[in-house]
Parts: sequence; structure tokens; C-alpha cells
Amino acid sequence: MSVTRMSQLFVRTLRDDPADAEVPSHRWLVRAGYIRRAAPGIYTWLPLGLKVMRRIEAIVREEMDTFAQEVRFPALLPREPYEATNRWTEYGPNLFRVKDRRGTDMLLGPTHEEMFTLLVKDLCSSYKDLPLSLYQIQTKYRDEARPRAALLRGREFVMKDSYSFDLDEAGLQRSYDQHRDAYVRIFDRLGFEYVIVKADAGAMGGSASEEFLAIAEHGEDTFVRSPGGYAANVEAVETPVPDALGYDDLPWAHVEHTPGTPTIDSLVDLANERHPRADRAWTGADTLKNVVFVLVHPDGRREPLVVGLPGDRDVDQKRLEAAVAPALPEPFGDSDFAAHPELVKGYIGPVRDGVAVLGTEGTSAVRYLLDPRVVPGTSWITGANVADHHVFELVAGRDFTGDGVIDVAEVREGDPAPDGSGPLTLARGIEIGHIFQLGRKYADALGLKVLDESGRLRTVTMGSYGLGVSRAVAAIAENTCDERGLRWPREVAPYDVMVVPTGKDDTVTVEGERIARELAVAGVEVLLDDRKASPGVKFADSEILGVPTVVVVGRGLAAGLVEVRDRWTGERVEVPVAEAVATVLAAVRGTTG
RNA sequence: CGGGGCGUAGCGCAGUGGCUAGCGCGCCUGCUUUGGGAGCAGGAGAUCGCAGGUUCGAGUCCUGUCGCCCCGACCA
Repeated sequence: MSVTRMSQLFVRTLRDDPADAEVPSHRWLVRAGYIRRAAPGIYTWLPLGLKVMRRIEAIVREEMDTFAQEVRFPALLPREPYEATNRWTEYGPNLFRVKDRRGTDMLLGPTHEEMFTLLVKDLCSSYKDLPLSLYQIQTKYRDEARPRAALLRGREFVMKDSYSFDLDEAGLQRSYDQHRDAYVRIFDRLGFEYVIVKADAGAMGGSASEEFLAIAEHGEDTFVRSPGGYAANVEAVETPVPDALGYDDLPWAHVEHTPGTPTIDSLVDLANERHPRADRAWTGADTLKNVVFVLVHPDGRREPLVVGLPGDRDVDQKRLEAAVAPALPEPFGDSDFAAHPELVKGYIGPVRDGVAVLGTEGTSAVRYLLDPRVVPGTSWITGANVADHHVFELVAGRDFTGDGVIDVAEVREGDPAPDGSGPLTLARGIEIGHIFQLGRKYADALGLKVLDESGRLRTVTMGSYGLGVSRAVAAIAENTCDERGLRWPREVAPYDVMVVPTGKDDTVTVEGERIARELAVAGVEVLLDDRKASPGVKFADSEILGVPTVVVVGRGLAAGLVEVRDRWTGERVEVPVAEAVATVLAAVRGTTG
């Protein structure tokens, strides 16, 4: 190893926060001279930033290489494969599209399922070629509607994406587990707090899916955790189904004239006024809200759908989309209401005059799905399908039923956990890894089949596994920085040690040089601050840059001492000059083995 | 796409219609200084986003336009 001289390093630290930086990782990465903005959502990597990213890449490669092989696809891709899977259309405006000089459509790859599938189809034709896992570390392009927080959501970013190919479900599960284990090793080594959550497979198709989230206040994803260890993205939380209740001794339903109750709150107020209860007041949770949507199916068919859920909760848009995919939910408009006069806007309910309205068996024939909380035996106040009228004591299972269950209500802090271990807590995170069991969606679309042992053609089943490398730089920074600057975990720090001579005395310069050289010879990466700057400047910069160990060679030298600072703990110890190198080496190697 | 905000030196910002557009940081030269973002002196650096308009006079007012940032919508 050689010594890098700060005076020669292409870096400039900023004394002020950049005006556009809202989140800590953005602020410090720019202030410390790791990255510079080139265009919205597009960043230039300076030497320090590039070093950190390279170290993350190295860790990713080390762990991936234990079971997968690295390849590299172009980022500039032809249209045809994306046409075959319909993603040329489905990806919409998020896809960067370009034309070559002949007018041929091309794209900048947002992800590479199609290309990997075709490559394997090209080269593999037998079950003997499987299982197979391939990966690449490559620049991806997505024309995000709103790039955010520098590296956290960019339009150009570096991602490790891998793909597994297996003959059957058991094989896919093994490949998935291999990736999952590798991700755990990678994220453990990267040295920041993360959580693995159940995820929504969403538009990628497929079944099982988990996300690796770096726990971060400024993350874009919200997830839940239970005391018992259940963790899920809010989009994928399963609401536990309460036990059904008996309803033999419940009062009979009756309709009331309820003018002036356009909102749940006003309805609840009226209920408390007319029917005060001894044990507790009526709340929004006693009302059944029926929300109407139109589902637009991929074939263009429009289907009305009513979701019945407790009135104190809204439908979570993302959970709804996940639940009805691949159909897209749209608001139920005035023209839709005109087409369904039996649905009285504002007073929609499952029955009218004791006759089912909602549900495929009802007079509307509109599909009616219920929140899991609406179990048999629960009693509700809900719309009577007559203007200005509500029905009270309408009991699920006795007075109405749905066509099924849909779990799309918003998730709240304190909701019961599906594992029964207690209330859920909400937190935010940055998605840095997402693993999917894709199944045969892409293999089907692109005709990836191999011959099995009995000579029959079998469609291959796939998994896809993403890991945001450039985003990880920001996630780590976000997770580890403090009020003085960056604070890198040892495994990803751009340098292991920074040697900071302070004072004008020649002996500190000489001694600093010597210590730096000896450390380099011993195999650690050293940054030597050889600038003619005041101690304050050097100390401040050493903290902004976030190198884990700093050796200060200064005023203590007269007494034969140097100071070793730990950027992580803030600890400072004075050690005899003769022991400086050994002390630093112990610190550096202590955590890296 | 909706809402809000901002475009003045590398960065952060100030700038009542009126002289040669300022300040701090950073940068260059010299001297001094060296344990917490030093001091003095002297410098370099700006098409005030762009285009029209009003005016004797526009960074400042008007119109248009482009760009950027933030919030929301959207987003494997």
C-alpha cells in the first residue's frame, strides 16, 4: 500500500451545507467531497466516493462469487426483448428511451430480467445446466418522476442484479435461500442497521419476496415490526383475522333517517346522541365504510369493486394496488355512479330493505370484498343505499356477506401483529435489497425451456435479486453519520487511517510521514494530511471525511506521544510514538479479522 | 401531473428603479500564525438563468420562457 497525500487528493470539503441537501447523507457526501451533482438525480463520483463504492462492490463480489458467476450486460439495450414481456409499454415514462441514427428504438436498462433470460436460453438447453445463478454490477437507468436526496433515488444508479434459474420450485427455493444468505452476509459486513421484511412482489410478478431495508428516518419505505420478530413492508402486512363471534343475542338491524351525516365523524356523533351506550362511545371503528373503485384489467375490461372496511381506516393505495395486481384501481367516477343507480353515493351499504345489494349475488352484482376485521358476528353502522339513511346493527354473517376478503386498509402503529406477539410498531427504511421468487413469468414470455431427465421440455423457473450499490453508499452514510460528518464502518471506509500532523515543527512532519509509511508498509490504506493548514481545519476535515481512525501527531510529540482517535466512538488515547503503529494496526485489524 | 419556493462569483447569501453589483467562505501572492474551520496586506473571479417589454435609467417593475429545489401524486 502507498500513502495518499491530502495535498494531492482531488477533494474539496465545503464549509457550508449545500442549499439543496435535505437529508444527512446528501449533505455530508457533498460537503465531504465524495460526490457532485451533474444533473437532477445524476451524480459524479469523486475519488473518495468511488473508493467507498468500490469497497462495497468488492464485498458484494466476494459473497456472490461463492455461488454465482459475474457477467456484464450492456446498459444500452434493444427494444425487442422488452416488447416480448410487454415492459416496453408497462414501464411507461420511467424508461429511458433512445433512438439510434436509423431511428431504431433502444432503451437504457432499468433492470435486466429479459436479457438474462435470453442469454440463458441462448446457452442452456438441458437440466444439467441448472441450477444457475448469474449476476452483474452495473449502471441502471430509470427516469424517476422525482429523484430525491442525491444517491437515495437517482435516475442513474449502480445496482447488483442477479438471476437464478431452476427446474422446479424446490430448486428456486434453494437459489432464493442462497441469495438471502449471501445478502445477510453482505449487509452484516457493510456494518449498518438493517431489517429483512416481507415485501410485496408487485409488478415484478412472482410470489415470495423480501426486502432488505436500512433503518433510516429519511427512508422512503415504511415497515412494521412486532415484538415477536415479524417484520413487513406496510404494503405487505397481513391483518390478523379475529375469531368469528356468535350473534344469537344481537339486536336486529334497523334503518334510520340520518340527515346531515356526510362524514364518518358526523355519523358517529349522531349515533352517540341517539343511542348512547353505557360501556363505551361509538367510534369510527363501529361504522362500515364501503369504498368503490373501478379495476382496469390488463385486457382493458373495467370492473367495479366495493371494499368494505371499518370507517376509521382509509384504503391504502399501495396495498390496494398490490392486492388487485395486475389490474389497476381507478376512482369510481360520476359516470360510474350513473351506470349503477343502486349504489347511492355517500350511503353505500351491503343491503337495502334486507335485500343484498353489494356482492355478485346482490342486486348490483358488483364484487364486494371485506376487510379481515369484518368477521361474522361483528355489528356495524353503514349506508342503507337510500339517501340520508343508514342502517344500524347490521351484522356480518347474519345480515350480509362479501365475496371474499381484501386486506388493503391502512396499517397503523399499535395494530395487532399477525404473529400474535403484540402491537406493531412503524419505522422507516431505505430499500437496499429486494429478492423475488419470480417464477415462470419471464421464462414463459421469452420461451426459456430446457429438457428434463425424461426428455421433456420444461419451462425454467427464475428468481431475481437486486442490491443497490450506490444507494448503499448513501444508506450507510445516512445510518452512520453524526453532527460532525461521515463516519464509515471499517469495511467500507475510503481509507483505514488518516495521519494528521499538526504544528509547524519539522519533527511532526517527519514523524507523521514515518508513521504513515510504516502503516502503509503494514498493508493499511493511509491518508496523510500534509497540507499547510491550521489544526482546526485538519481536525474538522478529518471528521467530515469520516476515516475511522485518525492519528494526530502534534503537540504531544515533545513528550513522545501521539494521539489516536476513533471516529466511531469518539475515543482519544495518547500512546508513545514507538507504539503508534502497533496501536493503529490493532484498531484496524480488530474488527476486520 | 398538482402545490410551494428559488435562479446574483466555485459554495452559502445580501442587494429601496439611480454612480463602477456587494458580503462571508473558498481561490491566488506576500508576510505572520499552528491543538479546533487563523491575522494583515494585495489580487483574480459575475453576460445578475434566457428572451422580450416599460423607463432617461432595470439585478430590482411587467410578460413570456427555460432550469432547479422541496412537498404530494407516481415509482422493480
